[in-house]
Amino acid sequence: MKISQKGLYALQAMMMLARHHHQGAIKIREIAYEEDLPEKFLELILLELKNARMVESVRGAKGGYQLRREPSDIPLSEIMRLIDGPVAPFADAEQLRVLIDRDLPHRALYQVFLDVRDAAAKILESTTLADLISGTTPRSTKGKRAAKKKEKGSVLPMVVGGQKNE
Amino acid sequence: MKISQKGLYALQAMMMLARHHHQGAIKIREIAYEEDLPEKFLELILLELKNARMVESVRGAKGGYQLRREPSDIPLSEIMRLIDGPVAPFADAEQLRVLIDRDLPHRALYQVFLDVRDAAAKILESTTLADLISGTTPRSTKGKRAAKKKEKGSVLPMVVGGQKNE
DNA sequence: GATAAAGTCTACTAACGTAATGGACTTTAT
DNA sequence: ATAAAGTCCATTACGTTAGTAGACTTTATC
Repeated sequence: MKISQKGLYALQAMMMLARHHHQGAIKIREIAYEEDLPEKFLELILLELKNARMVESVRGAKGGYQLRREPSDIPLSEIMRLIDGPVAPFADAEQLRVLIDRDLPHRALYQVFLDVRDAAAKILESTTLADLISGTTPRSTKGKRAAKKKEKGSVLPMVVGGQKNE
Repeated sequence: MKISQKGLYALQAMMMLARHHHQGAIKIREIAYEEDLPEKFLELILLELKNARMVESVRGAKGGYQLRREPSDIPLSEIMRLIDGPVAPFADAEQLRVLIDRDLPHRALYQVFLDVRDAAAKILESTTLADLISGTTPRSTKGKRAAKKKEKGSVLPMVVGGQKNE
């Protein structure tokens, strides 16, 4: 269940639309500007989201995009599955179940994959856009480290590409 | 944390070596045959596993590979991180923590990613090769569906490639 | 010490996926 | 009519993935 750059863009765009919910159609250009996304690429993403009926578009002058449902009705899993496919480390849940039934020598391995998928799905299906735009995330207020020193405004730190270390 | 074909091969090879632990060096050809893996590709994978000191090789005639540690000391996470990188849906745990600290508008999103990674890591770090080769997986005896009809021997079912549905 | 069986290492490649970009076309408000 | 906006299709640069090929080195055995 790797999240692609495109998937991240989709999530950002949807968060932006959630923040501006009930404010009418928002132009691609505004979304791109506010979230700092490549405009032309974002266009394709919004088209996919529209075809999946998660957003609706208004064409022509004064046009733009808006959510079709309340932010609290849109789980992250839905956006991520649309853009990046199954929320699982390998195959999808049904294929994993088939493998568990049929590939006896490796069934324990596939069961682990399924357990990981279930854990991920549980989180991503229960977190909605509304959870992301309110000040704090409801699940997991754990991991709170003592207050940080204030950083200067630079939003993004260094690279994020992802080598092999963790 | 998508698992590549190569990652799956590595896990299969390690499971095979675990099954034959304390039986001396196992030839690449035997591993490839027993697990039905492409021999030349497996060779590269075993080399990586050797460089990571998870297995050791014996060169020359009567050579082969064997585990350097007990199967119960080798968590799946270690193999998967080596081949496929961080066990996280986006970036790695440390980068996610930095983003949570610094990218205020998206911190809630990155916190969700971190939660997913923690859930996956917990499972993959606590499951070892020994768990996979004993008859049953210790965690998650849940999800037990009533006894299946016996299938004929065909091990792998149809495609597994992975479209967008789940 | 010749031979054969094994691992080692480097290089290469075909196919695919990702992250875009460009441009013509359609729709709509004014 | 015009301009602003979404729509749709084609193309591309680049990197990754999943291998393959072949020469080289090491070791057991006779």
